[in-house]
Amino acid sequence: MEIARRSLERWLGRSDVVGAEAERTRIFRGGGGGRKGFAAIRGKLARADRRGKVLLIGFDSGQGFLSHLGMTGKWVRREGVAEPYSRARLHLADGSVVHYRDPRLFGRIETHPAGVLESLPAVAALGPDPWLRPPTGRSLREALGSSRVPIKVALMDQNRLAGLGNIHAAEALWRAKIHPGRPARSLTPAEWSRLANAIRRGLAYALAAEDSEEIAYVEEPGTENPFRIYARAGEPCRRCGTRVRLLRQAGRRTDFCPHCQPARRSSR
DNA sequence: TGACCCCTGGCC
DNA sequence: GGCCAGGGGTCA
Repeated sequence: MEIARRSLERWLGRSDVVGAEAERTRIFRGGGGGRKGFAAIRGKLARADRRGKVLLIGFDSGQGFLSHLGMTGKWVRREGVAEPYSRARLHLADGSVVHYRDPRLFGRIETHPAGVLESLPAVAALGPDPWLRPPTGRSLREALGSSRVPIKVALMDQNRLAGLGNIHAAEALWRAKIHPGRPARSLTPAEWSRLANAIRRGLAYALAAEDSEEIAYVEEPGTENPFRIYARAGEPCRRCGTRVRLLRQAGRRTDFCPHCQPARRSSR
């Protein structure tokens, strides 16, 4: 999402929006001005912000929109209007077209005045963003530590901590050597501290490694799995060589190393 | 908390 | 043809 935010900031920042279109799809479900509101967008970029997985985009016209990418959403810049699964388009003064592309239609766009975006309930309810405010062991425990739910599930609860998804939650737990099924409130101060570190390092690593023009999703042709643990079940752990195992938590896969991330705290 | 739903595509 | 997939919402 941060890569998507930077892309939009770069593209819209150097060329104004002179026209817009939106297909009639469920992307525009939810509140606000809907697809008609989106199609009316014009002007110079005034803000390109992000809270967790939600992008907040505003223009000097006072118009704005919120964008959530779901699982397969993507903002891309093209020279023309031909783009598979393009659901919405911003036409820029330089002749290029910024498309919102989303095959599965799990993403969402809502149009609202630029100034009210963060007061929308869906945005206001979000927990702290670990990229904007790097977590410490203490802050993380304050955000998640009262919960009995498995730490992996707690990490993905956007109202507790906003921005980590399935991949980065699994990556952080592997880096921190914490079993994903541990109840959040059973973590020790040392573990909270390791986890905070792991989140900070994981995000920095992902952004440094993948800051390109577009988001690259794992399954795209020609891309190797760039993650340390995610989707590596059955392979040897990259740290200890133990066979990576697979759990299912809250309907999501969790890859973990049973040796590095033991279910019970070691007594050592 | 788990089951199911929303969608389409890729892989076996 | 069946199963799986980054997200989130709803229901019992």
